[in-house]
Amino acid sequence: MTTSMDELDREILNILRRDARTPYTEIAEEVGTSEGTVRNRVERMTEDDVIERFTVATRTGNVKAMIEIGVAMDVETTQISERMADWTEVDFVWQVSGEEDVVLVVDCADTQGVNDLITQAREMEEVVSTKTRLILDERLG
Amino acid sequence: MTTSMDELDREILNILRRDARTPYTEIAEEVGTSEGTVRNRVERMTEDDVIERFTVATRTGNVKAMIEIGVAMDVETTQISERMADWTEVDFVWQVSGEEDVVLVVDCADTQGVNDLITQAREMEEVVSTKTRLILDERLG
DNA sequence: CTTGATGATTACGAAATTCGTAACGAAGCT
DNA sequence: AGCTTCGTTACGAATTTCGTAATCATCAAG
Repeated sequence: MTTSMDELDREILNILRRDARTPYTEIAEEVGTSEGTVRNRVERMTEDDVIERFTVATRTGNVKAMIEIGVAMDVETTQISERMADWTEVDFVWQVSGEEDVVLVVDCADTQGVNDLITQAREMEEVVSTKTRLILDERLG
Repeated sequence: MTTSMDELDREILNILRRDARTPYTEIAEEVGTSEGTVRNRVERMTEDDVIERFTVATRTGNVKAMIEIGVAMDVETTQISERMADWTEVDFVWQVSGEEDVVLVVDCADTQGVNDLITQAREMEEVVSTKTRLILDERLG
């Protein structure tokens, strides 16, 4: 069950992280193998959930932010997370260790949009605290 | 200059966020338009940086974490960010407002890997503090 | 009301990519 | 050697993307 990725997998993944639309043929050429092999590897990694999904990184608005949320002791954070993941403008919902329990990563049209989300979170009775950080700059690994 | 996204753009984007490999033809059918229109819209959104890039969400390791990093007052955080973005296992580097200045989102093979990154950060003389949160669960908006 | 202009949408053949599948090749084991 | 397994390669078929020209809608001006 221990799916060991080799160097080839890692190379393919790095290319896809940069541009997930790179054709298999082009990746193959770049890493020195055939289209079929790249296809097999990508399919296997997808199967193994090394690749969770193909997606787009967006900046629909001008303001990204992290909203750290503390919830009451006795609350099931999973349910809260699910509900928040349905909110528009929310990119990620993380359950985390540390002081707060849930972190939202959001992408809003403006600061007002961020504020609305914070308000929306605060209005949930399970939520006991929020702390917001604006994301001033983002770069990808 | 005011790039106003309409409802159609938003619908297309939502489909792509779920699965960026959905063919234009399929998206078109789903939102009730033609392949060409979807293509135009996606091209325009890419051009306008509403879509920053096509990418893959990965979980190469077992442990994801946020590492919050405080740097010395007089330091240029941009340079630090650039250097950290080059570290393997780092997905995002954010410059943020709030107590700490930089947040790393990382995806490591194990907790040891997370620890190594923290150590690596602490060894930079500009870094004055770190605080780590493990990401116990992630869901996408 | 007609005319023109602008911008988006549709249509459609050509090029490129993905896909299914069978053949091939390299270990590892009996 | 013979057999099995797993990954790689090969190649034609199906699908998707792409380039481009025609069509349509909106709006302002004459």
